[in-house]
Amino acid sequence: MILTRLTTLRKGKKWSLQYTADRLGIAKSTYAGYESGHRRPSLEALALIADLFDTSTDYILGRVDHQDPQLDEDSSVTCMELTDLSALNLSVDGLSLSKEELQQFIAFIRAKRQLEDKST
Amino acid sequence: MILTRLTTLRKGKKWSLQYTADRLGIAKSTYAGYESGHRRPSLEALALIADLFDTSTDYILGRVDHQDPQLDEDSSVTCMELTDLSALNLSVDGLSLSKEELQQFIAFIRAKRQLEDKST
DNA sequence: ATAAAAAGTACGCGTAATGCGTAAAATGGT
DNA sequence: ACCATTTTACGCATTACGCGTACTTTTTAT
Repeated sequence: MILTRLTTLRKGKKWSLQYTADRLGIAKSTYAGYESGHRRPSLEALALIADLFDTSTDYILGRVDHQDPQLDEDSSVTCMELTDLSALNLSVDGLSLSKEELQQFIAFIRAKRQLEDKST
Repeated sequence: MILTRLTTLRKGKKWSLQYTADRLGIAKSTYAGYESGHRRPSLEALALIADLFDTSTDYILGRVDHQDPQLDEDSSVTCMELTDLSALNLSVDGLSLSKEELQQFIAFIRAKRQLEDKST
C-alpha cells in the first residue's frame, strides 16, 4: 500500500510539500515521508489529508478509483482520474483504447501543460 | 477517533473477537485492542477490516454516516465512450480536462487510426 | 550567468505505540 | 454450580512514527 495518490493530489493543487505540511500541521519531512512511502500517516493524519484534498480515505488508500468524497446526501457526481483508471475500458467511436493509447494521451496532456506553465 | 463502529459491525454479524481476528489474520488481542480503543489498526488492517465488513474505511473512521462501501467499478460503466462524456469530468494528475483537450485527444486517436488503416 | 531562495529527498534519533502471547475477568449454556 | 467460550487487560520486544537537520535539485530574481 503505497499511497501514490498523495503526490498526484498535491500536485493537482500545485502545492509544495512545505505548504501542504503546514496546512496539515505536521512537519514537511513527515508529510514527504507519506508520499515517498517511507512513512505512513496515522489514522488522524489520514483523515486530515482526505479533508484537505476533498476526497475520501478510501481513495487515498486506493480502495476506490473515483476521488470524490462520499457525500452523505446521495450524489451522482463523478470526477475520474485517468491515471487511476488502469482497469477501466475507454473507447472512441466504439473502438476501445489500448493502455498505450491512454498512456500517450496522458503524456500528451502533461507535455502540453508543461509548455503552458513555462510560457506564463 | 475511537472506532466505536467496529464493535457494532462485528456484533451485527454475530461474530466473536476470535473469529473476526482469525478472518483478518491477526491476533485476537490485537483486534480486541482496536475495539477497546487501546490499539489502532495499521492502514493495512483498516483496509482489511473494511473489506471484511463490506464497508468503507471512511465509515469505520466515522467520516461518513452510511455504512455502504463506495462502489465504483460502477456496474453500469465498464466501458465508457469518450465521445459521449460531455457530462463526465475527467482529470489527469488532479487537473481536470477541458472539453477542448478531450476533443483534441479524440481527434488524435481518429487520425492515428486512419493512418494505421492506410498502412495495412 | 550567478546567486539566492525555495522545493524536494534522505538520514539518524528519541520516543511512542503497535502486535503478540499470556492470563485474568465476564458471560452463557447445561 | 460447573465448564466452555467470550471479553478484557497486562507486559514486553520490536517496529516505525514524527521531528530536526543536512544535502541535492529546481526555480526565481538580479
